[in-house]
Amino acid sequence: MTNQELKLKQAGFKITTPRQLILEVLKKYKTPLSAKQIYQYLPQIDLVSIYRNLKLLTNLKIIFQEIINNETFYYLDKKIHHHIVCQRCGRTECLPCNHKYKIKNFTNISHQLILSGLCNHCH
Amino acid sequence: MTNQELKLKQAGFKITTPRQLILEVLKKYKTPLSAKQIYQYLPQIDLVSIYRNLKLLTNLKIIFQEIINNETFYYLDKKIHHHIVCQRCGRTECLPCNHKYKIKNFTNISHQLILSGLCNHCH
DNA sequence: TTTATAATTGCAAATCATTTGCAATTATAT
DNA sequence: ATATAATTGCAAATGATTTGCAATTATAAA
Repeated sequence: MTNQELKLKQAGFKITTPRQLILEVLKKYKTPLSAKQIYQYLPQIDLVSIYRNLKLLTNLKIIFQEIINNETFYYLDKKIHHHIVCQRCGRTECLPCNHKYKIKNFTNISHQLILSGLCNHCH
Repeated sequence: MTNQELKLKQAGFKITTPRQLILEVLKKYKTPLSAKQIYQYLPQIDLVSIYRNLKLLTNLKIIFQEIINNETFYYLDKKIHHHIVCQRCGRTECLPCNHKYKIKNFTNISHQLILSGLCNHCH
């Protein structure tokens, strides 16, 4: 049983084929993927189930999400990383700390920092 | 003629009632507002026109936008500022530099930095 | 190792933010 | 004043995501 499957089980959820496949895809492609993208790799699984499972896995902190240009992307390994997005075509590049030079491919740069957490009320 | 109206005119666009009212609302409320929120203040104006004008004004850099939780908010004064969003209820607080202490109301904090600009291809 | 049951799935339809097409209206240059 | 292109409002489309519900399936207990 994988580490992720263990977490699922410990939280009292079933280890189902869709869940296993979604995790495998995220593991294989290593990059943040949208529900639609995962669906393209797994057309056997209903898109709705993909959405539901991505939400569950996110709640359990088995996977993590980031929202870019009104679409949510999911990834397995939580490491803080940043992006630069083209305002016109939406092209996105990851900016791992050791690739900062990539910012030279862009002009007209602005930025937005979103911190998220749980407010007192929800905690 | 206001500063914003001047920019519109200089860019060759008409100064229309919807545009004036949208700018007035953004000026009055000072905080980033979504199209829907602006529509609540201006029910006389079609929501579609609000969307179209917000896009135009953004393109002309008369107003600026930021995307939080899959919804776009617009504001008049470009000053870089940051937010913290509750992962559960979506409650959002602005974090102007002089109010950093507000972060104490949140736990479980993670962050995401989005830089945007124009890539070489689109420039 | 069956079986009961609650969790999960797939499908259809709903929802929410945003966009598009088009005919009617309006701001502006002449 | 008026011609004309830009803009509006309305209806309908789109794209991401969610919800309801009946059918299926993983799992724990017999």
